[in-house]
Amino acid sequence: MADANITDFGQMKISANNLLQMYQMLKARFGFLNWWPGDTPLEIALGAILTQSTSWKNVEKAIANLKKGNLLSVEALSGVEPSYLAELIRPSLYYNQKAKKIKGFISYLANKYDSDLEKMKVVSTAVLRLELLDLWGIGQETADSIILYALDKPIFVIDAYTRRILSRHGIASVDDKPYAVLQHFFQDNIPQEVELYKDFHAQIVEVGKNYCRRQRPLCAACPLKK
DNA sequence: GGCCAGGACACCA
DNA sequence: TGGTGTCATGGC
Repeated sequence: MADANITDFGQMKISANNLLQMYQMLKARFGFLNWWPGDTPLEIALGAILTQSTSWKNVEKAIANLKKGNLLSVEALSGVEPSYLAELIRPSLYYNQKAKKIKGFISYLANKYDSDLEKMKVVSTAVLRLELLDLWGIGQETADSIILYALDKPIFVIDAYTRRILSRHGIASVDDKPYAVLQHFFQDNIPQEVELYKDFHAQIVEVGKNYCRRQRPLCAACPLKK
């Protein structure tokens, strides 16, 4: 469907050539973002599951409950009842499903990597991605978030904000570009650096939260317009 | 009081 | 394979 407003937000045409310029503009506006919040790789990985279609504020409440219950370890989460886990992560929305997802991920970690996320780091990104995608409830964005932010391996995360921003700047409509196409658009045109990938995605989420929500009253102030 | 948030899956035609 | 429904809290 044609979007008559796209031109309003298309003053900066994002292309392969100026992706880095886009990043610099965002970084100039928001500064280097210390992302993703989390004290340990496990906490970051759990956050990736808990934040599925959920605001981070609600995720924080769920993680705080897990901390309070001393459940932020593979061993503890292995032994916890799914129903109790669901109760603790209740603020994060879809808590029954997410409890099942966490249990599945924890079981995978325990069985395949001896409960040690560090052991995952020596495995290739491609293999890890396939393994994670094979788990119930882990899709492309969640898998890539775990790989990038918890395992410090360079892979670019595409989320709803990325799609929306690219759409509103005239690069891709929201629905017609597969995840992999958008991911390669970034990965093929910026240096393959973990910290850059992390911060670029963080900047996109930040501009998305502040200027590029579904309802668009704030789009006119978007730093990418200038 | 309604909308929507850092998704993913099941089901159906 | 693509569209639609389901999950189901809390902040704004």
